[in-house]
Amino acid sequence: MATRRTPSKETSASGSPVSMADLARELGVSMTTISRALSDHHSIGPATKQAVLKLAKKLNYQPNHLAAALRKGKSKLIGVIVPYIEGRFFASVVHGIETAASKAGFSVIICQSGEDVEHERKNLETLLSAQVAGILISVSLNTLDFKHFEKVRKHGVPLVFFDRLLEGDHVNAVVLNDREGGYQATSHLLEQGCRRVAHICGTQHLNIYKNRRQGYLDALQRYGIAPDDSLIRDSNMTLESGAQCMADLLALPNPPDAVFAAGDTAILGALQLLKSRGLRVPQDVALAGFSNEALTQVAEPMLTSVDQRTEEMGQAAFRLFTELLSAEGTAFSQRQVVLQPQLFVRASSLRKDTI
Amino acid sequence: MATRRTPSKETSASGSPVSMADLARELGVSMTTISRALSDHHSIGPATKQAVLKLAKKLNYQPNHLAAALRKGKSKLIGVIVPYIEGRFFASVVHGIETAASKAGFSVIICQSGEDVEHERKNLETLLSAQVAGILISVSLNTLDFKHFEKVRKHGVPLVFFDRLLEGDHVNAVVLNDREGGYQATSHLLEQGCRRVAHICGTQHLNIYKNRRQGYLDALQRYGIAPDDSLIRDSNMTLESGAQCMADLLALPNPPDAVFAAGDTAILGALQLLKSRGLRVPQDVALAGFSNEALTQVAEPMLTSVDQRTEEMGQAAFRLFTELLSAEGTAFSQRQVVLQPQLFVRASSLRKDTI
DNA sequence: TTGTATGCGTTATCAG
DNA sequence: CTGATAACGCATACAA
Repeated sequence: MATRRTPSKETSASGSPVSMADLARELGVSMTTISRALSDHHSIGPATKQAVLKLAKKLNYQPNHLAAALRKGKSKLIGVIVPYIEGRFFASVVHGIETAASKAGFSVIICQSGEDVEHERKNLETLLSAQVAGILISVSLNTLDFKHFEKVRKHGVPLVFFDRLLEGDHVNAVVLNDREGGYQATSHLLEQGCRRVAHICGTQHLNIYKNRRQGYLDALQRYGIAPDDSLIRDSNMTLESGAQCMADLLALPNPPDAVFAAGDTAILGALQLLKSRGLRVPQDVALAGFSNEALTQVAEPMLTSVDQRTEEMGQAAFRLFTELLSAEGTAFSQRQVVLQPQLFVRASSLRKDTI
Repeated sequence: MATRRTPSKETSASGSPVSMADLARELGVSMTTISRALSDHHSIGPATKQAVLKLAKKLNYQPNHLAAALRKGKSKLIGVIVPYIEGRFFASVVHGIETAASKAGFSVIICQSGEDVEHERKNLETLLSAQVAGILISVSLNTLDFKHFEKVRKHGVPLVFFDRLLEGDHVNAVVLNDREGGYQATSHLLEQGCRRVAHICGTQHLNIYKNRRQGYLDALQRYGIAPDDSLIRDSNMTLESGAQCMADLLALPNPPDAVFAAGDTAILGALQLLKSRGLRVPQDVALAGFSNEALTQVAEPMLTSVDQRTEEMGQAAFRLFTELLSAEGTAFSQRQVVLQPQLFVRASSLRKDTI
């Protein structure tokens, strides 16, 4: 009857993008009816609704989220930006985010900044263009200011930081209580009888490393031990750097009897160096790391480490996003969720049992 | 002049979704001109083009990909489905995919099936609804048939499998030459003087485990050794399972002098069991695994393993997708890309040097 | 309960 | 080289 240019191709052979209009025409009803039936609207006859659903199945109708998002002005997409997806930490957080998002009907667009702020800026633009409903991000190492996040705010897109964020900025964020983690690890070493506890720390412009270091200092103070700057070594947290720091520490006139590193890879480097020098762990030097990576349970002795609650962090980040979404006019809100770390004590620091 | 209902809000305070229409109005030109300037069309005056670009920057115009995709019928999104994002292998492949995709202007939607075919089915529908330009997938462990992929084919969306795929099905895929990998690892053990080489293998309905096993058998044959069924153990590739298999093997009347496992975690379990029994690796039993996970370099001794070229696999998968995209009518094509594995020999199998 | 009409932001077709 | 206009698929205000 209708002389539309789509003369009802009986054979849905190749690409068959069947739309609501197709369903409407087939059933002889209006698109509105179709829309209502599919979206479970209340004003719809049960009979027609069933008919629509049945036909939709038959023609295997697939809703077009793009069109819906365009119309409604809000999509079911969220963007996640991480420095890199490899490595247990970020992969695990992304896992948490994706799992929570998926349950809530959101899809996740994943972006990697490659630890580069310029890439990060591009990622943000891409996500805004994709009309995401929100952005969850852990900033890159060389992100030093918030300029590029202004655009996100202007677009009114909820922004949630997780783990890494710039100090002094008031934003929505989910973080670990890194200070408490540093405190726990260091206190544990001190309780094991160690008195010269060294610290291998990361770049201090990042909240996480700064706080872990502060926790280290807190513990020393609590035990009445004056901090010794020669026992605090800057590191980029790689295996090599950890080994180098350990070597430097051993070369001191008064070397440490324990080391707390702000990362597991670095502490593994330290462990390897100690073993190559014939020193015993934990008897000669006790070790504790941070992140509770898989390698901590493969190393010998197994490495004591602070767990970062990665899954919970991902869940919490997504949850915070949804809260911002329903709160609406909260472009300027500053909600912070702080997760408590958990120290996993393993052989690398258990002195009392082994001496 | 124009009495549009958007009276040029001077203060772009909160949500400022500036569109092409806004730019057009501001400059007093048509939307067509704006569109052409932004998309670098040839029919456009250099002067006007500059003016448009400048204004776009000033008002920080952000293109709406959704609208463009809706109009053009093709988005710049691709979907990636993996069993889980944690673990080095999939994270690394996703890294490769995202890096390549990003360079080509595509964004990546990540989905996890959780090793469940039902979830996988939902993921596929979600991605189709999101109007992705293509889908890259590594199937879940309990995916036994291709029913749910039919829908993808009907929609004419390019589909690329990577690593895991169902045997006997002719699809576009990027895989590792697992058979060659199994052959290399086993041959290496035989060359080290081992004569009773055992194999810990995974579920045989998956191409990867089946092929690794076949490579193992190939190597035995090449060396004129008859396969011994008691030396081939089924496993779910976990740490515990690896240890259990090793224990079973040691209990044999004639235990093996080497083990090749189809996964690194399993071989680590075997290593730990051997050490707990006071046996020496590789002198008493030589070991080789598969995947070249990070743990292989943390274990002591370090574990020999087959590298899966994860980054290349990701790149190749995306590249194959783009080829399918430009080839258009290739819903039925069956392009296969096979990557060559690389054996990393480490201490766990180096007998000749250590005896 | 159902239908009609309109617009979301963009691109493509056609005419100037 | 530029402009008016129609679509893409869906949701909703409004009318029936």
